[in-house]
Amino acid sequence: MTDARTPHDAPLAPDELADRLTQVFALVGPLYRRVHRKVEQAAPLEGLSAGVRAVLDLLREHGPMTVPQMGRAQALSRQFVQRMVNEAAAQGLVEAIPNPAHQRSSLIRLTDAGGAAITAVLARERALLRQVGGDLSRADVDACTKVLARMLALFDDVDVN
Amino acid sequence: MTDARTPHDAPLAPDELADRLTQVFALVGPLYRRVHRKVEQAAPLEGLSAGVRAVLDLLREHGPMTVPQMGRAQALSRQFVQRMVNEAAAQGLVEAIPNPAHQRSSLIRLTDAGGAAITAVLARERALLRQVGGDLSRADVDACTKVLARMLALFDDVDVN
DNA sequence: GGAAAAATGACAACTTGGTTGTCATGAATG
DNA sequence: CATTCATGACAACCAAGTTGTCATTTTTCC
Repeated sequence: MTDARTPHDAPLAPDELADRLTQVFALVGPLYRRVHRKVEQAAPLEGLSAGVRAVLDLLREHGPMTVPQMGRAQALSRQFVQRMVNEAAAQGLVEAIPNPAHQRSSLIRLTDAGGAAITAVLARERALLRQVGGDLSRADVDACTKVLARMLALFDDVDVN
Repeated sequence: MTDARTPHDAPLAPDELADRLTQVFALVGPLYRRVHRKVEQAAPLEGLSAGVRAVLDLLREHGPMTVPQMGRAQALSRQFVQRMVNEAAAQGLVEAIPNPAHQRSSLIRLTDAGGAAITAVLARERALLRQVGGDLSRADVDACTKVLARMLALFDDVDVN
């Protein structure tokens, strides 16, 4: 994170912080919806729904996992993840391999096709994001990540199912 | 925004920027979903759906507007906004007043009840956000806002309908 | 001023992300 | 061993949001 400290780096008082974070969240909503829509519009091209995309992305970072593990990792219901995994499997993007640690719950792994697909999607997204020009510095982005992570942590305890 | 410049404030190269923004977006998704769920769980208490909440919030900041204006402001389909407005009107949170500039498309305005409702909701949300403790500085939050706004601008051209 | 084009309201069908419920079975735990 | 917990499979359901269509009103433009 940022360890070189900036001038107005004094931690904010909770009240003002809450105020500012409300503003941040007012941005998150529209951003999420717009990107979601844009991704959906492009989905037919790739053949990936947002859910499948998320599964592939997870497997790409974390390596093979079981369905319930993925659900917990993303705070999604296990049933939903299962559906997405089934869908991905039907498209040959993902496959089940025996789980040494559990006979019944097999590990899900990216196939070559799946790896290629998620790589392609990420590349397209990166290309889009490269158009966010301007004067954003590393410090800006780091701070953004930090703030969002902090907010996310607040909602960690929301248990699903 | 930040005008006092920090050490590592050099604008990032587009490639690295895209990389970092991908990470940012990986946070936005889960955050949005989690908050959405949490808000939904609390919704019965307030009787406000997320859509109605968004409409009230918009009217609170911008004052009376027509339905299509709201749709454009949030990049939502006019039909969807209309549905939310109807729902809000049915709950007495919102009312139509004559539009001097347009005979057919009336202005939508918060009622007293609507104002009270959105104020209460915002207060509750602020109370939650006040728990995001830690060392977040004004600079951090400003940077976050800046980054998100920049990303949002990229998707402004996504036309709806 | 009048004709064509765009904007609006109303209503309906549909898609998708996501949850909840249930049941049978296999795994962990006392 | 008995019980409890985790998993897969399947289904019903909900909410957010879009798309389509039609009639009417407004705007634009010749």
